[in-house]
Amino acid sequence: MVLTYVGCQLQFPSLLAKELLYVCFFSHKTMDKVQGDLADIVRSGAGGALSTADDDRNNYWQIPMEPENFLSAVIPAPLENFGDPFSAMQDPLIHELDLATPGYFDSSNSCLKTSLEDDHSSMSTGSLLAQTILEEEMRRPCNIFSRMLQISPNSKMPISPREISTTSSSLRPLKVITPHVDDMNSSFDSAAAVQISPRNPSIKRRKSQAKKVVCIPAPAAANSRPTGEVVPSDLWAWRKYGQKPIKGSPYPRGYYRCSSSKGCSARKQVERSRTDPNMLVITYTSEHNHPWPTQRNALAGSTRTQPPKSNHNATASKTTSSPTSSQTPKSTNLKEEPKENTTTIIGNNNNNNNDNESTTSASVKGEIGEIGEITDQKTQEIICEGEFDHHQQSFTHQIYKPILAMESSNHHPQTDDLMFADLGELDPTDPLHLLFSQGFSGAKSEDMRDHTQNKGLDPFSLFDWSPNNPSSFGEAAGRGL
DNA sequence: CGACTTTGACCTGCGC
DNA sequence: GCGCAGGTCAAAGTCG
Repeated sequence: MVLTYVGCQLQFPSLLAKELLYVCFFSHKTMDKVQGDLADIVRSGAGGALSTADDDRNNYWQIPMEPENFLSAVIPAPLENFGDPFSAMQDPLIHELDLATPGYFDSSNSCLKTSLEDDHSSMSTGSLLAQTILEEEMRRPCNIFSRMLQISPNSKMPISPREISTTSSSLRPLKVITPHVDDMNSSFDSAAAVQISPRNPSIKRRKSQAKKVVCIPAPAAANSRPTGEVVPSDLWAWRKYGQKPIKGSPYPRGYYRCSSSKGCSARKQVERSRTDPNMLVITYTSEHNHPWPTQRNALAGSTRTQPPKSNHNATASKTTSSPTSSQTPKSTNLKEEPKENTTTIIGNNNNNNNDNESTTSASVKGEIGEIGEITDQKTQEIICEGEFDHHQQSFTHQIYKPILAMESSNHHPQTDDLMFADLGELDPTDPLHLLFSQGFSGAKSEDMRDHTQNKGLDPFSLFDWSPNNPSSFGEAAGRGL
């Protein structure tokens, strides 16, 4: 399972952000113990900026440039909010981290840094990088680190190394990699806008248009359309406007634009990795000029979430007979997104750095009633209790409790609750869900059991995304809708 | 009816 | 200037 996370820009809900956080810590500290899942651990960077060998943990980070340069290359300022629906939002779950023991994460001597430097000298560069990334992240308005620090006034990492190890065992770490430029020339042609790789001098930026590349594991077949296409989800509504076969790649590239708001220039391209068809490469271009999609907008286009019935066979056959598909036998596997719309988060026009508030309010106006209704039902917090059922991939008990207070002054319970409520709308086969599910399913250690039993609440295991769990949060949220 | 996908045609940037 | 390849447009069809 692979998740590429370029430039430390989160593209996923905060739950994932926390998993990613775990990856960051866990992978550096305990890699030796978990070569299986964690062998695929975190790698990050921009195309060509970093390269790694899967089986060479000492090359965990290979940095052909100084970290600061790396960061400036990887995370140019204009990119900061690319496609990141969370860029202006705080992590609604982050407060839960405060439940844990403080004192490990210190802004001046971060866990990430120290744990790395304590270990291998060969990691020192990576440590620097990690630290730099960390610092960079902390400057960002909404990210796993800044959010944590926002929540933790003392800038303390609330999780001890042991806890990290323990808790991490309950979460299957995500693999965060940087695809090689060689991997997807055209894909990282886009990335080249961020960092033109010297390894591929032929690649030139087509336009001086900043782009951002994110790789995610391709959703499993369960998330595929009848045509075999996979449908990764994120929090925006996307409408496909084109598809092109890409030279040198057996997989076509899909072109999507944001349909959450008219006039939004945000676009993304989705294609499969040439070398790892299980990976999807998503290239984001331009920024959203609107807040989080409204529920209705978000649902726009989601009407086909359900597998089409009879007629879709016609579509499938049509597709398979198309030139594109003839070129790429299973190229339709690439078809991705449009259905992710159901993953939308409802913004409440709060701190979403909207530059077009009028548009926003206009689009939200029609949602007021709906939002109000949703708010009532979704201002609640899910807690999973009991033993983790590895078969059901769920907790034996789940309870909901109202969220009475949020700690951060910047915290917007309504928004966040809505956000998480809407996360419940995630397609059970959503890649995020898959990530979580796999994380859960991978949680077979006693630690996990202890964690869930003793604490009753694992902030990182709150959600059962299992589609076959009738009491899952997703369904609960769905009922709220 | 509105929003979606599909897909051929067209546009544009880039290398030669 | 030409050709290639990537990116976008828009008509046609699908779907609920």
